[in-house]
Amino acid sequence: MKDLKINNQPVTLVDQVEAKLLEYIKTEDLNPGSSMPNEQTLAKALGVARGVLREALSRLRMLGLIETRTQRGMVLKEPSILGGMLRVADPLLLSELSLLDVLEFRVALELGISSDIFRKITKKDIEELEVIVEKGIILEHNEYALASEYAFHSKLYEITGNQTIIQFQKIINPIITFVKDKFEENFKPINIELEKENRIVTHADLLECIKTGDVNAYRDKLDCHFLIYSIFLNEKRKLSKK
Amino acid sequence: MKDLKINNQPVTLVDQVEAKLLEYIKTEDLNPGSSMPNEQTLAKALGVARGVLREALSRLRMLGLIETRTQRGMVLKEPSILGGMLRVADPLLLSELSLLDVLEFRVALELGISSDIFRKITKKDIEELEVIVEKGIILEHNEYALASEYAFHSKLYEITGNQTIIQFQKIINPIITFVKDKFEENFKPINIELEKENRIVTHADLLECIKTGDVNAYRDKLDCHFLIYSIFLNEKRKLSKK
DNA sequence: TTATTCCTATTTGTAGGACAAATATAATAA
DNA sequence: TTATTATATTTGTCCTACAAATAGGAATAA
Repeated sequence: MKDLKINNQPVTLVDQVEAKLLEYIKTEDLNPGSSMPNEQTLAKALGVARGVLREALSRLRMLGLIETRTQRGMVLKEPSILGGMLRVADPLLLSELSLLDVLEFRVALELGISSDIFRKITKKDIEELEVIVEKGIILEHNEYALASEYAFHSKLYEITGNQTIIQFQKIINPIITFVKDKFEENFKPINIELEKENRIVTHADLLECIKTGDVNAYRDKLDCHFLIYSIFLNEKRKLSKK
Repeated sequence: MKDLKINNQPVTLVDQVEAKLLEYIKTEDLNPGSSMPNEQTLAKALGVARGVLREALSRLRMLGLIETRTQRGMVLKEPSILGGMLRVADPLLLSELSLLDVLEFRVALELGISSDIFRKITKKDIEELEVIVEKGIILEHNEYALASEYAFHSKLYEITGNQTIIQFQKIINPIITFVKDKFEENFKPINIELEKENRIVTHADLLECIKTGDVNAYRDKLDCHFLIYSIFLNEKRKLSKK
């Protein structure tokens, strides 16, 4: 076992069993609902103690890949592609570098769904956005109350109808909120400057583009709406290179 | 334990221990490199058998949150935000619906990083893209050989310098490749039609926009480059609604 | 015949003990 | 002081036993 290491961590029997179980599931072409052999059988087949097998199965259970039932045994499920992220997407667990990556990722994604939004939006969606914008609480310098910010932007994600994108945005929202709070003092002067230059884009501005169906104007304004993050990230990246 | 279920799955002691460990790590404000109490101590503190604790710790190990060392004990690490995705991002594990979500996610993301690319790109990057485009192998109807397709697009991701985005694209690439292969017969007629309408955008076209610095033209052309996916996804989504 | 209830067998979940394996640290020698 | 060796410590693995929770079959009632 001495020579079996990844990232200087020994590759334990549990790691190996986990990999073998994944392989088994894939090669047997098992589908959600399929049963797997019971623990005793699997442990014997893999030549490990039941405890080791259980540790590996526990991992699969966490991934959502299996459900376990007394008597029936283990049943396959489709894993959640973002299930792992859900567990670790916490500002207390991640480095600042990763948090900034996520912020940038989120900005890029929202710019990227613009075409999808315009393609898929309904009259009802627009009405809902109107309500959100009307009820939105604006603090100073185009800062929105957290709930207003979340309501508007998550509605945009919902319009895509893409469950993975929608779930992604929900998962990372605590990170976005945290970063905005932590670096409030950095964001404030940027915002004031943007305000002076008349480069503030409100939710109402964005909604106006949506209503007129001008996706290019929407993208430009959204890019501008997020300029505060781009400027902030550029500054942080510059500092971190020194 | 009868009343403690989530999604009709019993919440086991292992689930509870996992949650408590995560809570402990967060509330103790532990950082990468910090040590945790050893297994015996933790098991006693949590009032569970060592086996149960080990199952929960095994999960944390999988997430990359802890490293385990004999004598030293367990040491905290920063988890990889995409580590869980890496394990399940496999076409053999995911439903078709999820695969299509991922395809759409990827398209949106690449559209979304356009501003970042133009902001961050260097002369060297452009030269590398030129080499990639020159060496690119084009099949018929603007289909690129897999390696050429991957080389061009992954270079774009690399230009962002955002490690999370870069890793994301790598992780989902097998999915993208699988979907393109599986639905080849669907893509072909769309491609032929786009070719007739002169709506084919090549990597060389995109590179030209990059070189002239026209981000809006780039976005339009990229949207067009991905039109085949948008049309395909719309058709699949229409069918699945009936 | 069908529906409901009860019972049994089966499997997972948990506990505890033992010992091997791999360090990390302390002690000793050069 | 540095290098080597020995020891203590902790994780990794194995085993046994039994509790808990079904799942499915059998029996009974309508």
